[in-house]
Amino acid sequence: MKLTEAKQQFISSWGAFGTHWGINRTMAQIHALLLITPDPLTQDDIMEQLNISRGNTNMNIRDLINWGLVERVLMTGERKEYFSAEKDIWKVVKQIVKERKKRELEPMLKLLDQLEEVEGDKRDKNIKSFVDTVSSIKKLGRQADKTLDVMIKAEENWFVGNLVKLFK
Amino acid sequence: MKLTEAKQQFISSWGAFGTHWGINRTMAQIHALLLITPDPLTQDDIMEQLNISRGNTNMNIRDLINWGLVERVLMTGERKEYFSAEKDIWKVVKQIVKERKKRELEPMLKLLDQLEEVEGDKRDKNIKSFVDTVSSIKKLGRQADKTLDVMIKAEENWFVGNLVKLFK
DNA sequence: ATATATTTTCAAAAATTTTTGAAAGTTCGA
DNA sequence: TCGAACTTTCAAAAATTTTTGAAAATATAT
Repeated sequence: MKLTEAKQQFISSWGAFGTHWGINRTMAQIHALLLITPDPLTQDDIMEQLNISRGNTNMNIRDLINWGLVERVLMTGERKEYFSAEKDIWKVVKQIVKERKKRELEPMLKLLDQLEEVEGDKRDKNIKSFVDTVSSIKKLGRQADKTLDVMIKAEENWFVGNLVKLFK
Repeated sequence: MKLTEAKQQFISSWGAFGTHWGINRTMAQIHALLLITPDPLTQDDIMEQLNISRGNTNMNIRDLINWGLVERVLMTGERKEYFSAEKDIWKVVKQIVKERKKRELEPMLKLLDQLEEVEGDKRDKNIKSFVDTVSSIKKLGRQADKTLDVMIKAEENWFVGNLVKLFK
C-alpha cells in the first residue's frame, strides 16, 4: 500500500472510530491527520487535505485544543498559525481519559449521590430496586474514578510492565 | 426527592450519558428503565413510561438484546413478551467492554497491521512519522486488548480488591 | 381454519448534528 | 492609521440519525 492511500485509510477509519465514541467525524479526522504529519500544519493545509470548509476546520481545531490534544505553534517569521498534535499516544490516551472523567464520570457520580437519597420506605420493592441499582453503579463508578486517577499519573512503562504482570 | 422524580432523572441522565458514548438516547433510556424496575416489562409498558412509539421501542429492545444487556422473559400463561435487564452492574460493564472490544478495538488492530506495511523508504520523514504513529497506537491497542481480556474474566472482587491495592 | 393478539419492518417525517461560507473581527506591518 | 492577512463567528443549508406509525408478518387460542 502506498503512503497516500494508507494515510487516507487511517484518517477515514479514525474518523469512523470517533463516531462510536461521541466524537464527530471531522474532529477525529483532523486529529488523525495531525498525528501522522511530522510537521505542523496551517488551517489551509488541513482544509485542503480533508476537503472541508474554513469554519468547520476552525471550530474543530478549537475543540481539539480544548481537549488538550492539539496545540498552536508559532513559526518564527510566519504570520499564519500552525497546529500540531501530541504524538506520544500514551499521553494522548491519558489526556482523553482525564477530560472524559472530568466531563462525564464526575458529574454522573454527583447525580447518583443525589438520587440515592430518594424519599420513602426502603422495604418498598420499587424503592429498593432503584436504590440498589444507583448504589451499585455509584460504587463501581467511584472505583473507576480512583483507578483512572492513578492511571493518569502513571508512566507508560508502568502500565505496560506492572499491570500486565499482575494480569498473568 | 420522590421516587418518580428520581427515576425520571436517572433515565434522562443515563440517556444523555449514552450519547457521549455513541449510543442513542432511547436505547440508553430503555436500559435505564429496565435497570431500575424490579419486574420485567412489556413493550407497551416501556412505550408508555418513556413516551415513545412501538417501532422505536421494538428496534431498541432488539439492539439491547444484541448487546447482551436485556433478555426476553416468558411469563407463564401470558402471551406478551416481557423484558428484563441484567442487574449486576459489574456484569453489565464486562458485557459492554466485551462487545466494544469485538466491534471496535479488534477491527482497528487489524487495520493497523495492514497500514504498518506501507511501502517506501523508512528514512523518509513522512513515512517514518506515519509508521511510528501507527505502530505506537497498535502497541497500546494490543496491550489494552489483553488487559480487557483479563478484566472480562475477572470477578468484581478482584477488580475492587487487587487492582486497587496495586494502585496505592 | 379463523379471528385476534402481538411483534416486526421500513418508508417517510421529524429531530438533531454537522457543515458551509460570507461577514465580522482581529492582528500586525508599513 | 490604514489595509492586507488571517481568524472567528454564526445563521442557514445539508447531511445524518432517530422516530413514527401503519402495514405486514407471525403466533396463539378457540
